[in-house]
Amino acid sequence: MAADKRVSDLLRENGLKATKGRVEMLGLFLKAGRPLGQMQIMEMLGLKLDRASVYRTLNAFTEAGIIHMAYVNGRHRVYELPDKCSGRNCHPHFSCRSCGMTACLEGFQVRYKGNLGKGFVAERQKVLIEGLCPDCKEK
Amino acid sequence: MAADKRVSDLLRENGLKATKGRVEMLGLFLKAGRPLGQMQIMEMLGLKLDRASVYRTLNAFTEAGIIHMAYVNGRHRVYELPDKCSGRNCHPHFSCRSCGMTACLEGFQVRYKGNLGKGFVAERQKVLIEGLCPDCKEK
DNA sequence: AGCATGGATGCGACATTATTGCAATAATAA
DNA sequence: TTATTATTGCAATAATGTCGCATCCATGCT
Repeated sequence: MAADKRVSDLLRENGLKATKGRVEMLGLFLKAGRPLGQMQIMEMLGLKLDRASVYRTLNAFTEAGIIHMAYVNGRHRVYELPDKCSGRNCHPHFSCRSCGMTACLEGFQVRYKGNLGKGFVAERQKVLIEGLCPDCKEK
Repeated sequence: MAADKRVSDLLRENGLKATKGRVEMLGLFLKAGRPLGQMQIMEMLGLKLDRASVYRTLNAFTEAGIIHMAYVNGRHRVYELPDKCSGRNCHPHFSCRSCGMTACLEGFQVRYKGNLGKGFVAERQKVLIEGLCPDCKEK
């Protein structure tokens, strides 16, 4: 598959060996276009990869900067491609406090005003807006 | 102790029985003036309460709205009084990506612009700014 | 292409955080 | 004071994530 070749190159450019599992996982992120957690990844891949490998790959991708942890939903860490985030300006997410459904909020701008304090360096911001989704609002 | 009486009343006003453990825990939050996690609470109370009770109490307080979960630090959930948050305008936190140190950012304003979308209701926002603290910046 | 090598994988064991069931206990209302 | 009912403590269990180690395989070299 030609797409796999591009994914492999992307991995190597970031100093990572292009193993089968990694190519599949990165392919998932590229196709999905939405945040993914370990469980979802395993299910989407048909449980072909070991749990430990998925975790290790997520960590490797994160260290390499290929993905980043978007937010924590309950006990689940959810990752995504950083392509919609420019450095310290990550796009926010919405989370329903009732059903746990989460979504990216694009076209949403967050600005903050104030000083962090002497010596602090801000690298990025994570914004999570909590509330009710349309379904849960009904009840 | 007179302070305990006030704390007990605060609990009953929120529909919670004023048990010894709850009074002590809520007292901690009121005195601390900073975010607390389960482990810190146990240590501050000298391990007098059972782990399960601390977790159940944190959940009860959260449901009652007496406290809320400020952020997740690694695997630790950290709670705080919502007194510095007015509804949908919670104060942000800073977290050092190197040493894990976290702090409340008061005197910091966050504004966001955009529409959530049809039917969504925003109840509050959580903002976490990640970066380096002065100590870790040195290295 | 074949081979060497070091990183990646799979597996099981372990660590950590959080929740649950149940009997005993304590806080509230009468 | 007593009855009622929620809460606690304890142990067991769940859920998420990490680690060690033997094996495997992607890569670079010849």
